[in-house]
Amino acid sequence: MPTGFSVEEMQRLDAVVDKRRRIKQGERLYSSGEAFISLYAIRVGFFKTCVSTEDGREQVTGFQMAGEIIGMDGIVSEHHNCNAIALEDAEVCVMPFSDIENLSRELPALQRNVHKIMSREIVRENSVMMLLGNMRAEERLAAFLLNLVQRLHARGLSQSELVLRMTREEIGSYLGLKLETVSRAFSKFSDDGIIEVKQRYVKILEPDALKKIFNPQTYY
Amino acid sequence: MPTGFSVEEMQRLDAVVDKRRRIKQGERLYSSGEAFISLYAIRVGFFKTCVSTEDGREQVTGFQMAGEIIGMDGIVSEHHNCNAIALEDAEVCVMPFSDIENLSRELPALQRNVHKIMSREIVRENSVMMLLGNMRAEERLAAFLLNLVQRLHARGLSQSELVLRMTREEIGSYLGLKLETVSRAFSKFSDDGIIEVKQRYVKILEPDALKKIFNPQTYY
DNA sequence: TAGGAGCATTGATACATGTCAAAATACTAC
DNA sequence: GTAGTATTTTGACATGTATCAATGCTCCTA
Repeated sequence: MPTGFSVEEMQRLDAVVDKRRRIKQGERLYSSGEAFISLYAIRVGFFKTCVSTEDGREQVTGFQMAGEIIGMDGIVSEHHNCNAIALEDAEVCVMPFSDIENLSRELPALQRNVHKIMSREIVRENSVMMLLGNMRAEERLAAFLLNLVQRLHARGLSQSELVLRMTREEIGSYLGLKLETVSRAFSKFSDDGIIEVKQRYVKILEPDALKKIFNPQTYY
Repeated sequence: MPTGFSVEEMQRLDAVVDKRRRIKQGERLYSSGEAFISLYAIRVGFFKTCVSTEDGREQVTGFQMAGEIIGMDGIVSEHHNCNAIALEDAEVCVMPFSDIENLSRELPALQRNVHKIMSREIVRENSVMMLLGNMRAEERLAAFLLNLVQRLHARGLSQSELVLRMTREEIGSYLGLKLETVSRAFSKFSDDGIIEVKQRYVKILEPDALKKIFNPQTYY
């Protein structure tokens, strides 16, 4: 959240993010088709969002962690367009969107922030489209791992070690790959000494090698 | 644009969309890295937006037609994150984003509209991710054609005939396919009597067959 | 401590799409 | 009109990922 608010403004902001909700691992924060009321700020925990076709195919559209905002898919039609599922026990701030809209009319910094959050999501999805449309399995996984550690590092965690909150299948769904392909790519990186993998635990030994896989050009 | 504005409000809205800009076929409305100032409402013409990697791979992230708004990728970082290129001679309304923000603080209907437009883009990109991650070549092309005619039809054009504004390569880039694969899928549909194709001209003979390809489940 | 469920790894093979190449067609400019 | 260029189509073949199947590893529960 941006700074530069007065005490009174901060109090009004606090009122918007007043309500909390806990979601257990595996449960849904919201489901596709459900009426859209609020955005959610993740306080603790880890989520995936996914859409599915009528014939049962599922696409993970994102993984979200503490400090990120989800639910913006619901604004356009007043109904959510995807499912948000907790990958570990989680807690969110419930932020009624009408309150956000009301308050952001009076607080330009909040208004700007809302716009930026939505724009950031559009830009993120653009890069996922690049991944899915142009990159090969190992490039996708390298990009995925680099993105994850970068976000974790921004939250004060290690920039070389992480514990995945999602299964190989969920990673595969996000990256447009089958779980076996994801597993093989992990093994390949491990064989090449780029990472150390033990189930969900991953340690990045050679970040530069990962970056090189993700974007070979940079290193020529 | 939503209705329900007073005469005075309409005048203020008109002032925001006052400035016009013409872009010739092949030219850029904006480029990646360029400072973000305005959103653009397409008045006439057809655009593609695309991102590219440092090693020269390009991903078309969308095709936009008259009545649609582009440029929202630039809000988050104050710089555009993709290129917008005219696929035919075009004209846009230049809408300075600071004006939009100022006015939308006073006009809740405008504010809501801005939010919906951005949310719609997020939802659209979700479906593209589904296409790219889960569907096969013919399903992708079927979805693409159905989406195009649906949008054209909403603008008063035919729901069965269209002239493509983009090359096979651009369609392929959007759909995560090579141009030859796109061409073969067109030929297949044509052989099956589902569409009639002659270069850029496409006539949909069996819309239900297309829908069935896009989503087999619905028809079982 | 044993049994079971879920998840991950690995191997063999199949298949969809990519790649390379050539020809056909349409468009542009002189 | 004609030459030249861009685009599209089609074929033959290569390849990356999916599929199918078996095994192994963890964690949970009783």
